[in-house]
Amino acid sequence: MLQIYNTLTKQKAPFTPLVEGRINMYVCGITVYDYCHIGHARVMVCFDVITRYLRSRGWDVNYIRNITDVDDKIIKRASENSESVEQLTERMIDAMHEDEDALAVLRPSQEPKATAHIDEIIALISTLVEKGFAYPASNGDVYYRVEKFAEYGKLTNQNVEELRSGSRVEVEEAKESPLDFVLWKAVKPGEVSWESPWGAGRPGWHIECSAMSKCCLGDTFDIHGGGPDLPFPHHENEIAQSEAANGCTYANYWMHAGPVRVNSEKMSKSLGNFFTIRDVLEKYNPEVVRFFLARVHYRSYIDYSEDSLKEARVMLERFYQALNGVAECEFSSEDAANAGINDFEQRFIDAMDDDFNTPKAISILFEMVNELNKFKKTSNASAAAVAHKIAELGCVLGILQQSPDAFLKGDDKEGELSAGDIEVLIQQRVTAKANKDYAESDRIRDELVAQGIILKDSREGTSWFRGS
RNA sequence: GGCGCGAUGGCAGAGUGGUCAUGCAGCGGACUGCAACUCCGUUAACGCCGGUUCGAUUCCGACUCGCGCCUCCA
Repeated sequence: MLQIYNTLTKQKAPFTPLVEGRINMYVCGITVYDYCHIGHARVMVCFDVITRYLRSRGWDVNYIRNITDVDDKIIKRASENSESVEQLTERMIDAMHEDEDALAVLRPSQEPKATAHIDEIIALISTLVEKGFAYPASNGDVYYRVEKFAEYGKLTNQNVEELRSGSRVEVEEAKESPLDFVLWKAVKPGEVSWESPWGAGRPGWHIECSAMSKCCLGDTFDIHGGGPDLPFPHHENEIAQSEAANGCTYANYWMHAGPVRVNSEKMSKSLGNFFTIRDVLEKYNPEVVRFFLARVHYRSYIDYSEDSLKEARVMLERFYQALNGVAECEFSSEDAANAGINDFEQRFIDAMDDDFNTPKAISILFEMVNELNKFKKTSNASAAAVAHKIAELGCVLGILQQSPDAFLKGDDKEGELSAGDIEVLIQQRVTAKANKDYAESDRIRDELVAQGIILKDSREGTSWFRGS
């Protein structure tokens, strides 16, 4: 039984879909004015794992993740770069897709862009104005009338009185109340704009998600997800807009990924302490980065550091060392059953059904590794069966899909010994060993270790891998 | 100030009202020329104070400390 923690109710609850077997999920995506950072990567990987798992269990998942391609920051950056808004956003969308591909993040079912849904946005604002939940102001903007929506604050337990007294928002003269937020921004000179009943302008941030989710998934859908800083105000405002306009529940389950920290501080644009995905991929294997993100529960914070990336690397090495050298071997379902596969798989499913408990699921994979290592000495069929299942369950997490050799040996990089160089040195060492010249053979091994190359002697000969 | 979250062995990180998390590191063995890989065995933890209970790391309350949101941010 799938259980999901719901931010709205602050507890885990059994998941019940609106339509049997189908899951409609909307996740807030990226504002494309810069390269994605590792915090974005966390949200991408988190909902990718969730989608992969749900699909592996037979759910028909319709996963929508929007792209915000017009807003203040985009306009500012494009102007700084002396390029058009479209040029900037197209570049950043391409870069985002490259980053995702590297991290083995599957594309969402749809990636709607705000600028492609201006009509729907205007229609939604019109409805809100008609129903009295929004008003055009003297400055040309259209605002949402927060105090008109009785349930405002229900996602994050805010009460309007407290919000008003603690308000840090700059007071805009044209607003009826400082809590009101903008739905439509009047155009300023030189900015991109669209015509509307309230004059030329562009959508505010929150309204695009209400409009696009309605367009792609309808008035009510199953799961709404996003990053750790979105519950307030963004998701609170989405609820206010959509529920006021549509007159029904917006999303049944709210899921939020935890933050990425650097030196115990949140990684964020405003603090400037962020690492882009492409920066990190310069130094680490993409699978290591993905595993670093997937190995902690999705709601917990995660600390970014050299050590934690290295630890992820070491853990993956254990998986690939085990998968390495498993004899290609036919195995029957009986072999698999005897190897205990069914029990492991069920425990993996139980872990993932419990609010996507990836750390627990991974611990079960490690138990399987231990069995595999033992079977490698005793039974080819059992070993093959376990190895096959480890890879299959790994695929659900988006890991362990490379050949062990490819992961362990890595690609030849500039400044590092090539595979060819290494083979030559190994041959020299084999000769030295044959002559019992251990001083020489150890010298060669030390030389390789200094380059990060670890040797492994076995009955079949010497193999090597790039250590961490 | 308002609303939330967290505190687990040397580190990372799950979980549970009373017998194993898991990975790394450590220790003792096996294997090895010596290592590495692997295997066998093993050490070691539940912030503080009360309460409930036969029994609490796990439930309840207070406290201390840390963190997030309340301003654009995943």
